[in-house]
Amino acid sequence: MDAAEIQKTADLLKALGEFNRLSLVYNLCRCESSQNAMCLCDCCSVDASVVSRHLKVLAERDIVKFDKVGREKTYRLNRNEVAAQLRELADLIENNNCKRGNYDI
Amino acid sequence: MDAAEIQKTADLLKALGEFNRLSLVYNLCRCESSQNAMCLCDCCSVDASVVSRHLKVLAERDIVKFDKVGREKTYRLNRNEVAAQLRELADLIENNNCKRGNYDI
DNA sequence: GATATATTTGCATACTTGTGCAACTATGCA
DNA sequence: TGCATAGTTGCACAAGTATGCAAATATATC
Repeated sequence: MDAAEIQKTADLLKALGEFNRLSLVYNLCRCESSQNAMCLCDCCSVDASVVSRHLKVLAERDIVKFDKVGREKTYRLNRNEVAAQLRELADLIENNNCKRGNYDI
Repeated sequence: MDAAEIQKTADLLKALGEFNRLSLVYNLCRCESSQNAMCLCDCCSVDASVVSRHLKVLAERDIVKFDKVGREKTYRLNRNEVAAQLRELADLIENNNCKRGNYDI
């Protein structure tokens, strides 16, 4: 586990670890279809510009993906990848990997 | 999923989402036995006071547990709980829970 | 072209956070 | 009692971050 990998994981966790951003993620979680930013504004009581910036952070970390449709941007959770990364971390933490030797830490 | 629960999860992720704290976690991950703070200092090149503060944050979020033995404090990962919380989040993110109805969001 | 809606960006601001250093407490040992 | 080691805390500081507002951009509609 080199510094770059640690930093990458930390960046993911940091992006998820802010109240309004996590609220957006939970909100997208409940949506089967993509949602535009205006719709997502409803879930957290902050300015639209703030939501825009939070969504940008989430997109930079590949936590959400988006399509541009006309003047709207519709966002959706990158469910599988985010879940996979969280599970990978959970596995690493739960097991004593020195003994099992499944991971190159 | 009320605000307090979102905040609690965000706090966990934020605590893990800092480079030196995550380094400490990975370091403890590799250790079968508890480690004292001085030993943990070696894994990140910061002052001992900084490590002390990071360990305090991790302990406050129940990410690590510790015992006080003489003048030493020995830390160990709260493996099962942390892993369980990460997996819970992964499950929530991966599944469309509105349709499955297994979680009260 | 004019106007409305969606989103982004610049700016200012308040707040938080990571850090090092020095001083401190607490415990162990001679 | 005196000294060494482990860990914490106060302080100062730099850097980062979340936020709101106003202005700008982009696109749709009339």
